[in-house]
Amino acid sequence: MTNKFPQRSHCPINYALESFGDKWTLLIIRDLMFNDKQSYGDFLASGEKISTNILADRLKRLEELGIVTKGAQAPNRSKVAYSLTQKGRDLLPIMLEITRWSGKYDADTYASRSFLMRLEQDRDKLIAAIRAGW
Amino acid sequence: MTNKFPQRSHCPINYALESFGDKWTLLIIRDLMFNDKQSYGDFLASGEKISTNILADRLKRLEELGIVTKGAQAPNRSKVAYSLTQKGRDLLPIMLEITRWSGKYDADTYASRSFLMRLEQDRDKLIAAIRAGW
DNA sequence: CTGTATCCTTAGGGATACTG
DNA sequence: CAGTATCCCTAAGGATACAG
Repeated sequence: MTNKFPQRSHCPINYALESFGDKWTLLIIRDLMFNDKQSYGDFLASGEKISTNILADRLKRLEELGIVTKGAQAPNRSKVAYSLTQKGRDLLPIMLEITRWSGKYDADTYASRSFLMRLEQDRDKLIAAIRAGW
Repeated sequence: MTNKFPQRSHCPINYALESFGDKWTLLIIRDLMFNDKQSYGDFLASGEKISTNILADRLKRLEELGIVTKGAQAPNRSKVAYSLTQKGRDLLPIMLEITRWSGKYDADTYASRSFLMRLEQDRDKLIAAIRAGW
């Protein structure tokens, strides 16, 4: 069978790029991981103003990659709850290092100083929790 | 003055995405950081087959962002040596976490088991070195 | 060798209307 | 509310030729 996700190379950096190397995917993961968002409407409401077609496309792709799962919605509710899989939660260390880097170099970042300090303190604890499976 | 790099938001994840959130930039950084590459031709020769216009564009952008510097080439040589700035070297922890994640989830990645084990052992040492300024 | 320039094609994505 | 569907435009990118 032909692979749905052909790779340009078998480099680990490249694998990551082909998983979430675009301008939108990581924002969805951020919302799931840090912002307690889980519904289509939640993601749409984020500050970067993702459009509906892009959001639907990325959610589908994230599901196919096994990073996100579409939660079993309650029968009579039209709310759909997305959540991170283990593979998705395992992105936490990357997200923390990114936050730390941006916090150092982006004067305008809204990761406040107190948030960054807390991040430093909780980092190992958070990562250990992730590795244990949460 | 109008900013050359308008931001969609002031989120740290978004800052990173707007710095290197595309399919090529991180490959150049990888080549500089791990593969002892430093010339235009070196980058062109990498497995993912970046094209000349894209490479030139990304190098320029990386310079503007202060992640890469164009080395002072020797007078009579046409070789140009690019290298990472401190801001660029500070991406190491992110790169290591990405490598670790891909090593866990990409069956085809060429980060061999032995490389990943070495990464685990040397990780803190490498990061400490980066923080000290190399 | 280090790029520029050009041509051309495709993919990404904004806006908005619409459907179950 | 959670998507689909369209329309349309721009940015991204491959190929290749050329220049300093």
